[in-house]
Amino acid sequence: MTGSHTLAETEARVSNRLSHMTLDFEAMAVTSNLFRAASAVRNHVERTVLADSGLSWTAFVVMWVTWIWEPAETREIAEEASISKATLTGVLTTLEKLGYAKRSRSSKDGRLVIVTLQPAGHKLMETLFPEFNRHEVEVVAAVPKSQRTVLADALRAITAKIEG
Amino acid sequence: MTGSHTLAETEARVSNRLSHMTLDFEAMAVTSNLFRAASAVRNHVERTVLADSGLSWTAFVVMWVTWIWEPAETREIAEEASISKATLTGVLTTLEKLGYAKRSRSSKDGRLVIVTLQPAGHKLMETLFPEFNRHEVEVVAAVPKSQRTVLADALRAITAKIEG
DNA sequence: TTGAGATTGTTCGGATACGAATAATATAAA
DNA sequence: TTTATATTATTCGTATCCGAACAATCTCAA
Repeated sequence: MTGSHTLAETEARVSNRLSHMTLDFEAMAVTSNLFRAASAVRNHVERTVLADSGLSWTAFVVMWVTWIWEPAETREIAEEASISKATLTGVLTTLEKLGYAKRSRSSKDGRLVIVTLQPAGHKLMETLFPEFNRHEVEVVAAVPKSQRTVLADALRAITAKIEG
Repeated sequence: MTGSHTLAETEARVSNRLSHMTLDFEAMAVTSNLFRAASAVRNHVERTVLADSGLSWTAFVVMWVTWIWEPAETREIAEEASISKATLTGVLTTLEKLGYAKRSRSSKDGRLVIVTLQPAGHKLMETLFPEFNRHEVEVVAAVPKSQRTVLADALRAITAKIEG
């Protein structure tokens, strides 16, 4: 949320609006930066790495989870991708239309749907994922190596705190 | 992306898929945790703090930016909220429908649209934002105080690296 | 003054995104 | 066996979300 304005300027404005209240600007900064970073990474990757493949960020994540765990159950994919089952239904329809993935009923449990990748899906991921990882390396290069573990652990702690 | 599976398990699976390639698992972990954390915070806040108000996360951010900077130009709001102008058009329509915000033409430049909050919008933010900040404090409490500055700086560095 | 080029917000088309309701299937107890 | 309960993926309605195309407006050089 601190786009063209400086942090101090934003804090001064907020203080004016809520001068009678006690606010935690450190917590504000963490949340704000968390979303700006996630948004920036996502948009950048979608416009560079993923642009040619026609995959959205979410579609790529679903492809990745399926690729690693196939045959994968949809409930498992939704959990790993941090999206709802309803959203996954739509994304899988897109991926089937593109010829990258395929749905099938579980023979063990008729309620479950099993997802596997098509040959075109495997081929795509074998070139797309290394490229994706190279961009991840570039992004993380912005953080001093000595602080990367702290960063990853802090983010994991936040997720655990909420979901736990 | 590391939901029910352990990090080591995921890495082993990935290694199997790409045993012939060199991958940076540290970078993968940072990106993955970044998105899991952002998604968890967003969903949690939408289901608790924002649920009663009928605001989505994005609608709240737009309200917040407008509240701090009003009268605010739409291009400025879109930039601060990290959304496209097209998305902002839809969100503003929603906020006007709810009676929280109002659009008006700039008298200086006929291309610009100026946004201000309605009285109901001010009233909402005065109670909603402190509550929002309290949840931010709870979330950040998952990270040791000594590491919070490192976390915020690292996230800011990532955003700057991409957008710079 | 005028007209080409730039900037802005909106519209359009299509793809997420989610909660609630639903249909199909499985599981448990009676 | 039957029936109530639970679990699953899908459908539905609605709200983002974005890129591209568009119309309105501004700028500035000719």
